[in-house]
Amino acid sequence: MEVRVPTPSRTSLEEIVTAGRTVLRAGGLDALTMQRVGDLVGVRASSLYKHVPSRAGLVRLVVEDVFADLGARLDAAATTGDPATDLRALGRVLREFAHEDRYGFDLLFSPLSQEASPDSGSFAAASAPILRVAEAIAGPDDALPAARTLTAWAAGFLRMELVGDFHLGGDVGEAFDFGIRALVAGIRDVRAVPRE
Amino acid sequence: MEVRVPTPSRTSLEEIVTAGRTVLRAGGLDALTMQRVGDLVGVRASSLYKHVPSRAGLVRLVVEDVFADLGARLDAAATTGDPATDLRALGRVLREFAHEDRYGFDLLFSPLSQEASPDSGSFAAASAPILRVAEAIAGPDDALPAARTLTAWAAGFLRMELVGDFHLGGDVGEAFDFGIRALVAGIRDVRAVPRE
DNA sequence: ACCTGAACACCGTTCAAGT
DNA sequence: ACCTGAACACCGTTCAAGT
Repeated sequence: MEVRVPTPSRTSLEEIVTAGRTVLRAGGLDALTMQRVGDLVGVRASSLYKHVPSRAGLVRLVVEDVFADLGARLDAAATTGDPATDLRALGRVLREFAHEDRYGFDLLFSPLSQEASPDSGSFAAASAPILRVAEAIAGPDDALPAARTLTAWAAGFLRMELVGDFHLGGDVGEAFDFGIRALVAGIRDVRAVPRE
Repeated sequence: MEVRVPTPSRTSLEEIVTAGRTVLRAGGLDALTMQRVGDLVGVRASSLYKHVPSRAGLVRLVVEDVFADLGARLDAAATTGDPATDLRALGRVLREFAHEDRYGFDLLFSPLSQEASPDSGSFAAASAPILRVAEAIAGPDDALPAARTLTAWAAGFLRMELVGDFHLGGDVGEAFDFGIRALVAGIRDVRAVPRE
Protein backbone atom coordinates (compact mmCIF):
# COMPACT_ATOMS: atom_id res chain seq x y z
CA MET A 1 0.00 0.00 0.00
CA GLU A 2 1.43 3.30 -1.01
CA VAL A 3 1.68 6.14 1.45
CA ARG A 4 1.79 9.79 0.48
CA VAL A 5 4.34 11.62 2.53
CA PRO A 6 3.68 15.35 2.27
CA THR A 7 6.81 17.41 2.46
CA PRO A 8 7.16 18.90 5.93
CA SER A 9 7.72 22.64 6.15
CA ARG A 10 11.33 23.65 5.91
CA THR A 11 10.49 26.84 7.78
CA SER A 12 7.65 28.37 9.82
CA LEU A 13 5.72 31.58 10.17
CA GLU A 14 7.49 32.33 13.40
CA GLU A 15 10.89 31.86 11.84
CA ILE A 16 9.89 34.09 8.94
CA VAL A 17 8.68 36.91 11.18
CA THR A 18 11.85 36.68 13.26
CA ALA A 19 13.93 36.85 10.10
CA GLY A 20 11.87 39.82 8.95
CA ARG A 21 12.54 41.58 12.21
CA THR A 22 16.25 40.88 11.92
CA VAL A 23 16.42 42.26 8.40
CA LEU A 24 14.36 45.31 9.36
CA ARG A 25 16.60 46.05 12.32
CA ALA A 26 19.72 45.89 10.20
CA GLY A 27 18.64 47.75 7.10
CA GLY A 28 15.20 49.28 7.42
CA LEU A 29 12.00 48.64 5.54
CA ASP A 30 13.63 48.88 2.12
CA ALA A 31 15.93 46.02 3.02
CA LEU A 32 12.99 43.86 4.05
CA THR A 33 12.62 42.02 0.74
CA MET A 34 11.14 38.61 0.20
CA GLN A 35 14.41 37.40 -1.25
CA ARG A 36 16.44 38.54 1.76
CA VAL A 37 14.00 36.92 4.19
CA GLY A 38 13.94 33.77 2.08
CA ASP A 39 17.73 33.60 2.19
CA LEU A 40 17.65 33.87 5.98
CA VAL A 41 15.15 31.07 6.53
CA GLY A 42 16.56 28.88 3.76
CA VAL A 43 13.87 28.88 1.08
CA ARG A 44 13.27 30.76 -2.14
CA ALA A 45 11.27 33.99 -2.04
CA SER A 46 8.37 32.36 -3.85
CA SER A 47 8.04 29.73 -1.15
CA LEU A 48 7.30 32.34 1.48
CA TYR A 49 3.85 32.75 -0.04
CA LYS A 50 2.88 29.41 1.50
CA HIS A 51 3.19 31.06 4.92
CA VAL A 52 2.42 34.70 4.31
CA PRO A 53 -0.08 36.32 1.94
CA SER A 54 2.23 39.04 0.64
CA ARG A 55 5.17 41.23 1.56
CA ALA A 56 2.68 43.74 3.05
CA GLY A 57 1.24 40.96 5.21
CA LEU A 58 4.70 40.09 6.44
CA VAL A 59 5.42 43.73 7.22
CA ARG A 60 2.24 43.79 9.25
CA LEU A 61 3.31 40.83 11.35
CA VAL A 62 6.72 42.39 11.89
CA VAL A 63 5.22 45.73 13.00
CA GLU A 64 2.91 43.94 15.41
CA ASP A 65 5.94 42.15 16.81
CA VAL A 66 7.69 45.47 17.36
CA PHE A 67 4.60 46.87 19.13
CA ALA A 68 4.40 43.84 21.39
CA ASP A 69 8.07 44.09 22.21
CA LEU A 70 7.90 47.77 23.12
CA GLY A 71 4.68 47.29 25.07
CA ALA A 72 6.25 44.62 27.25
CA ARG A 73 9.19 46.85 28.07
CA LEU A 74 6.96 49.80 28.93
CA ASP A 75 4.83 47.62 31.17
CA ALA A 76 7.87 46.55 33.11
CA ALA A 77 9.15 50.10 33.50
CA ALA A 78 6.39 52.04 35.24
CA THR A 79 6.28 50.45 38.65
CA THR A 80 6.98 52.97 41.42
CA GLY A 81 3.51 54.50 41.57
CA ASP A 82 4.89 58.03 41.57
CA PRO A 83 3.63 59.54 38.31
CA ALA A 84 6.57 61.86 37.60
CA THR A 85 9.09 59.11 38.31
CA ASP A 86 7.17 56.55 36.28
CA LEU A 87 6.85 58.96 33.39
CA ARG A 88 10.57 59.54 33.33
CA ALA A 89 11.10 55.78 33.36
CA LEU A 90 8.75 55.40 30.41
CA GLY A 91 10.61 58.12 28.57
CA ARG A 92 13.92 56.39 29.20
CA VAL A 93 12.60 53.09 27.90
CA LEU A 94 11.19 54.71 24.78
CA ARG A 95 14.46 56.45 24.06
CA GLU A 96 16.48 53.28 24.65
CA PHE A 97 14.20 51.34 22.37
CA ALA A 98 14.43 53.94 19.62
CA HIS A 99 18.21 53.92 19.77
CA GLU A 100 18.39 50.15 19.84
CA ASP A 101 16.03 49.55 16.94
CA ARG A 102 15.63 52.80 15.06
CA TYR A 103 13.96 51.26 12.04
CA GLY A 104 11.54 49.31 14.17
CA PHE A 105 10.66 52.37 16.22
CA ASP A 106 10.25 54.38 13.05
CA LEU A 107 7.80 51.88 11.70
CA LEU A 108 5.51 52.28 14.71
CA PHE A 109 4.57 55.75 13.51
CA SER A 110 4.83 55.28 9.78
CA PRO A 111 1.99 55.45 7.32
CA LEU A 112 1.55 51.97 5.92
CA SER A 113 -0.79 50.49 3.37
CA GLN A 114 -4.03 49.04 4.71
CA GLU A 115 -2.63 45.56 4.30
CA ALA A 116 0.55 46.35 6.20
CA SER A 117 -1.13 48.30 9.01
CA PRO A 118 -1.09 46.57 12.38
CA ASP A 119 -4.20 45.51 14.19
CA SER A 120 -5.49 48.52 16.14
CA GLY A 121 -5.10 46.59 19.39
CA SER A 122 -1.35 46.58 18.89
CA PHE A 123 -1.10 50.30 19.39
CA ALA A 124 -3.58 50.30 22.26
CA ALA A 125 -1.72 47.56 24.12
CA ALA A 126 1.63 49.28 23.79
CA SER A 127 0.26 52.61 24.96
CA ALA A 128 -1.65 51.29 27.98
CA PRO A 129 1.15 52.02 30.47
CA ILE A 130 1.41 55.58 29.17
CA LEU A 131 -2.33 56.03 29.54
CA ARG A 132 -2.12 54.84 33.16
CA VAL A 133 0.56 57.36 34.06
CA ALA A 134 -1.22 60.13 32.15
CA GLU A 135 -4.35 59.48 34.18
CA ALA A 136 -2.40 59.71 37.41
CA ILE A 137 -1.04 63.10 36.37
CA ALA A 138 -3.99 64.70 34.61
CA GLY A 139 -6.98 63.03 36.26
CA PRO A 140 -9.52 60.77 34.59
CA ASP A 141 -11.18 63.50 32.48
CA ASP A 142 -8.00 64.56 30.73
CA ALA A 143 -6.24 61.21 30.72
CA LEU A 144 -6.68 60.58 27.00
CA PRO A 145 -5.52 63.96 25.66
CA ALA A 146 -2.70 63.94 28.21
CA ALA A 147 -1.53 60.52 27.04
CA ARG A 148 -1.75 61.66 23.45
CA THR A 149 0.31 64.74 24.24
CA LEU A 150 2.98 62.65 25.93
CA THR A 151 3.11 59.99 23.24
CA ALA A 152 3.13 62.52 20.44
CA TRP A 153 5.96 64.43 22.00
CA ALA A 154 8.07 61.34 22.60
CA ALA A 155 7.42 59.95 19.13
CA GLY A 156 8.24 63.26 17.48
CA PHE A 157 11.31 63.94 19.58
CA LEU A 158 12.90 60.55 19.04
CA ARG A 159 12.11 60.60 15.39
CA MET A 160 13.74 63.98 15.00
CA GLU A 161 16.73 62.80 16.97
CA LEU A 162 17.16 59.72 14.82
CA VAL A 163 16.62 61.56 11.56
CA GLY A 164 19.27 64.06 12.62
CA ASP A 165 17.14 67.16 12.91
CA PHE A 166 18.96 68.30 16.04
CA HIS A 167 22.05 69.71 14.41
CA LEU A 168 21.76 73.17 15.93
CA GLY A 169 23.88 71.90 18.79
CA GLY A 170 22.90 71.67 22.44
CA ASP A 171 22.64 68.51 24.51
CA VAL A 172 19.95 66.24 23.12
CA GLY A 173 19.59 64.20 26.32
CA GLU A 174 19.08 67.44 28.21
CA ALA A 175 16.45 68.57 25.72
CA PHE A 176 14.66 65.25 26.23
CA ASP A 177 14.65 65.84 29.97
CA PHE A 178 13.48 69.42 29.46
CA GLY A 179 10.58 68.11 27.43
CA ILE A 180 9.46 65.62 30.07
CA ARG A 181 9.60 68.22 32.83
CA ALA A 182 7.70 70.73 30.71
CA LEU A 183 5.03 68.15 29.94
CA VAL A 184 4.57 67.09 33.54
CA ALA A 185 4.24 70.72 34.62
CA GLY A 186 2.04 71.63 31.68
CA ILE A 187 -0.38 68.76 31.93
CA ARG A 188 -0.91 69.51 35.60
CA ASP A 189 -1.59 73.17 34.84
CA VAL A 190 -3.63 73.01 31.67
CA ARG A 191 -6.78 74.28 33.28
CA ALA A 192 -4.98 77.41 34.45
CA VAL A 193 -4.34 78.55 30.87
CA PRO A 194 -7.28 80.32 29.21
CA ARG A 195 -8.84 78.42 26.34
CA GLU A 196 -8.34 81.22 23.88
CA MET B 1 29.17 76.49 -43.39
CA GLU B 2 27.44 73.91 -41.31
CA VAL B 3 25.94 74.83 -37.97
CA ARG B 4 25.42 72.39 -35.17
CA VAL B 5 22.07 72.91 -33.53
CA PRO B 6 22.08 71.20 -30.16
CA THR B 7 18.70 69.88 -29.15
CA PRO B 8 17.09 72.25 -26.67
CA SER B 9 15.82 70.73 -23.43
CA ARG B 10 12.32 69.44 -23.65
CA THR B 11 11.99 69.87 -19.90
CA SER B 12 13.79 71.56 -17.02
CA LEU B 13 14.93 70.87 -13.48
CA GLU B 14 12.20 73.10 -12.13
CA GLU B 15 9.54 71.29 -14.08
CA ILE B 16 10.90 67.96 -12.89
CA VAL B 17 10.87 68.98 -9.22
CA THR B 18 7.34 70.32 -9.55
CA ALA B 19 6.24 67.07 -11.16
CA GLY B 20 7.96 65.17 -8.35
CA ARG B 21 6.07 67.20 -5.80
CA THR B 22 2.79 66.54 -7.59
CA VAL B 23 3.38 62.81 -7.70
CA LEU B 24 4.47 62.75 -4.05
CA ARG B 25 1.38 64.65 -2.96
CA ALA B 26 -0.91 62.25 -4.78
CA GLY B 27 0.64 58.91 -3.93
CA GLY B 28 3.50 59.20 -1.48
CA LEU B 29 7.16 58.38 -1.82
CA ASP B 30 6.54 54.94 -3.32
CA ALA B 31 4.66 56.53 -6.19
CA LEU B 32 7.54 58.90 -6.89
CA THR B 33 9.16 56.83 -9.62
CA MET B 34 11.35 58.06 -12.43
CA GLN B 35 8.89 56.68 -14.94
CA ARG B 36 5.94 58.50 -13.43
CA VAL B 37 7.84 61.79 -13.27
CA GLY B 38 9.07 61.26 -16.82
CA ASP B 39 5.51 60.73 -18.01
CA LEU B 40 4.45 64.00 -16.39
CA VAL B 41 7.16 66.13 -17.95
CA GLY B 42 7.03 64.33 -21.28
CA VAL B 43 10.30 62.46 -21.49
CA ARG B 44 11.43 58.90 -20.84
CA ALA B 45 12.69 58.00 -17.38
CA SER B 46 16.23 57.60 -18.65
CA SER B 47 16.29 61.20 -19.90
CA LEU B 48 15.74 62.56 -16.41
CA TYR B 49 19.34 61.65 -15.63
CA LYS B 50 20.44 64.62 -17.74
CA HIS B 51 18.89 66.89 -15.12
CA VAL B 52 19.09 64.96 -11.89
CA PRO B 53 21.83 62.63 -10.61
CA SER B 54 19.52 59.90 -9.34
CA ARG B 55 16.09 59.26 -7.89
CA ALA B 56 17.54 59.97 -4.43
CA GLY B 57 18.81 63.31 -5.70
CA LEU B 58 15.35 64.14 -7.00
CA VAL B 59 13.78 63.15 -3.69
CA ARG B 60 16.19 65.52 -1.98
CA LEU B 61 15.12 68.44 -4.16
CA VAL B 62 11.49 67.63 -3.55
CA VAL B 63 11.96 67.49 0.23
CA GLU B 64 13.77 70.81 0.20
CA ASP B 65 10.87 72.25 -1.75
CA VAL B 66 8.44 71.01 0.91
CA PHE B 67 10.57 72.55 3.68
CA ALA B 68 10.70 75.89 1.86
CA ASP B 69 6.97 75.82 1.33
CA LEU B 70 6.17 75.11 4.97
CA GLY B 71 8.74 77.64 6.19
CA ALA B 72 7.14 80.41 4.16
CA ARG B 73 3.72 79.64 5.58
CA LEU B 74 5.02 79.57 9.14
CA ASP B 75 6.80 82.87 8.63
CA ALA B 76 3.58 84.48 7.52
CA ALA B 77 1.62 83.07 10.44
CA ALA B 78 3.36 84.32 13.59
CA THR B 79 2.80 88.04 13.45
CA THR B 80 0.88 89.31 16.47
CA GLY B 81 3.81 89.46 18.86
CA ASP B 82 1.86 87.71 21.60
CA PRO B 83 3.68 84.41 22.13
CA ALA B 84 0.71 82.27 23.09
CA THR B 85 -1.36 83.59 20.20
CA ASP B 86 1.47 83.20 17.73
CA LEU B 87 2.15 79.68 18.90
CA ARG B 88 -1.44 78.70 18.35
CA ALA B 89 -1.25 80.21 14.88
CA LEU B 90 1.88 78.19 14.13
CA GLY B 91 0.15 75.07 15.35
CA ARG B 92 -2.83 75.74 13.12
CA VAL B 93 -0.61 76.23 10.08
CA LEU B 94 1.30 73.03 10.79
CA ARG B 95 -1.89 71.06 11.12
CA GLU B 96 -3.36 72.54 7.95
CA PHE B 97 -0.20 71.77 6.06
CA ALA B 98 -0.12 68.19 7.30
CA HIS B 99 -3.71 67.62 6.27
CA GLU B 100 -3.20 69.24 2.90
CA ASP B 101 -0.04 67.36 1.99
CA ARG B 102 0.27 64.39 4.30
CA TYR B 103 2.99 62.67 2.32
CA GLY B 104 5.02 65.84 2.03
CA PHE B 105 4.69 66.51 5.75
CA ASP B 106 5.59 62.94 6.51
CA LEU B 107 8.76 63.24 4.49
CA LEU B 108 9.98 66.17 6.59
CA PHE B 109 10.55 63.81 9.50
CA SER B 110 11.46 60.66 7.65
CA PRO B 111 14.82 58.94 7.74
CA LEU B 112 16.28 59.24 4.25
CA SER B 113 19.48 58.04 2.69
CA GLN B 114 22.40 60.44 2.81
CA GLU B 115 21.85 61.29 -0.83
CA ALA B 116 18.17 62.05 -0.35
CA SER B 117 18.59 64.03 2.88
CA PRO B 118 17.90 67.75 2.57
CA ASP B 119 20.52 70.38 3.17
CA SER B 120 20.63 71.07 6.92
CA GLY B 121 19.69 74.69 6.27
CA SER B 122 16.30 73.56 5.01
CA PHE B 123 15.22 72.40 8.42
CA ALA B 124 16.75 75.40 10.19
CA ALA B 125 14.98 77.87 7.89
CA ALA B 126 11.61 76.22 8.33
CA SER B 127 11.95 76.09 12.11
CA ALA B 128 13.11 79.68 12.58
CA PRO B 129 9.65 81.07 13.34
CA ILE B 130 9.10 78.36 15.95
CA LEU B 131 12.43 79.21 17.53
CA ARG B 132 11.43 82.86 17.73
CA VAL B 133 8.18 82.11 19.53
CA ALA B 134 9.89 79.58 21.80
CA GLU B 135 12.37 82.24 22.87
CA ALA B 136 9.58 84.66 23.68
CA ILE B 137 7.97 82.04 25.92
CA ALA B 138 10.96 80.35 27.53
CA GLY B 139 13.60 83.07 27.50
CA PRO B 140 16.90 82.98 25.61
CA ASP B 141 18.54 80.29 27.74
CA ASP B 142 15.84 77.71 27.16
CA ALA B 143 14.82 78.78 23.67
CA LEU B 144 16.41 75.83 21.90
CA PRO B 145 15.05 73.00 24.09
CA ALA B 146 11.69 74.74 24.18
CA ALA B 147 11.56 74.95 20.39
CA ARG B 148 12.57 71.31 20.16
CA THR B 149 9.83 70.33 22.58
CA LEU B 150 7.22 72.22 20.59
CA THR B 151 8.36 70.93 17.22
CA ALA B 152 8.68 67.37 18.43
CA TRP B 153 5.21 67.41 19.90
CA ALA B 154 3.63 68.86 16.76
CA ALA B 155 5.49 66.50 14.46
CA GLY B 156 4.57 63.49 16.57
CA PHE B 157 0.96 64.49 17.06
CA LEU B 158 0.25 65.17 13.40
CA ARG B 159 2.04 62.04 12.35
CA MET B 160 -0.02 59.96 14.75
CA GLU B 161 -3.17 61.66 13.55
CA LEU B 162 -2.38 60.97 9.91
CA VAL B 163 -1.30 57.40 10.53
CA GLY B 164 -4.53 56.82 12.37
CA ASP B 165 -3.20 56.14 15.85
CA PHE B 166 -6.02 58.09 17.47
CA HIS B 167 -8.72 55.49 17.25
CA LEU B 168 -9.53 55.44 20.94
CA GLY B 169 -12.08 58.12 20.25
CA GLY B 170 -12.17 61.64 21.62
CA ASP B 171 -11.94 64.84 19.64
CA VAL B 172 -8.59 65.08 17.91
CA GLY B 173 -8.76 68.82 17.36
CA GLU B 174 -9.44 69.24 21.06
CA ALA B 175 -6.46 67.04 21.92
CA PHE B 176 -4.31 69.22 19.67
CA ASP B 177 -5.47 72.29 21.54
CA PHE B 178 -4.91 70.54 24.86
CA GLY B 179 -1.35 69.85 23.80
CA ILE B 180 -0.59 73.44 22.86
CA ARG B 181 -2.01 74.77 26.13
CA ALA B 182 -0.08 72.19 28.13
CA LEU B 183 3.13 73.06 26.35
CA VAL B 184 2.75 76.80 26.82
CA ALA B 185 2.08 76.30 30.51
CA GLY B 186 4.81 73.71 30.90
CA ILE B 187 7.55 75.59 29.14
CA ARG B 188 6.87 78.64 31.29
CA ASP B 189 7.04 76.55 34.45
CA VAL B 190 9.90 74.18 33.75
CA ARG B 191 12.17 75.70 36.34
CA ALA B 192 9.55 75.08 39.03
CA VAL B 193 9.77 71.30 38.58
CA PRO B 194 12.67 69.65 40.41
CA ARG B 195 15.30 68.13 38.09
CA GLU B 196 14.95 64.70 39.66
C1' DA C 1 1.86 19.87 1.29
C1' DC C 2 5.62 22.41 0.47
C1' DC C 3 9.34 23.90 -2.60
C1' DT C 4 11.50 25.29 -7.03
C1' DG C 5 12.28 27.69 -11.42
C1' DA C 6 10.45 30.12 -15.03
C1' DA C 7 7.72 33.83 -16.16
C1' DC C 8 5.57 38.54 -15.93
C1' DA C 9 5.26 43.36 -14.82
C1' DC C 10 7.64 46.75 -12.67
C1' DC C 11 11.63 49.29 -10.61
C1' DG C 12 16.53 52.31 -11.07
C1' DT C 13 20.34 53.02 -13.90
C1' DT C 14 23.73 52.91 -17.87
C1' DC C 15 24.97 53.65 -22.45
C1' DA C 16 25.40 53.41 -27.48
C1' DA C 17 22.85 55.35 -31.09
C1' DG C 18 19.95 58.78 -33.02
C1' DT C 19 18.71 64.00 -33.98
C1' DA D 1 23.24 68.66 -26.00
C1' DC D 2 19.45 66.21 -25.12
C1' DC D 3 16.51 62.15 -25.97
C1' DT D 4 15.49 57.23 -26.99
C1' DG D 5 15.55 52.19 -26.69
C1' DA D 6 17.81 48.28 -25.30
C1' DA D 7 20.04 46.19 -21.66
C1' DC D 8 21.13 44.79 -16.80
C1' DA D 9 20.23 43.83 -12.03
C1' DC D 10 16.76 43.84 -8.90
C1' DC D 11 11.96 43.86 -7.01
C1' DG D 12 6.91 41.27 -5.87
C1' DT D 13 4.00 37.78 -7.35
C1' DT D 14 1.95 33.67 -9.86
C1' DC D 15 1.94 29.07 -11.23
C1' DA D 16 3.00 24.64 -13.40
C1' DA D 17 6.05 21.09 -12.28
C1' DG D 18 8.70 18.45 -9.13
C1' DT D 19 9.17 15.62 -4.49
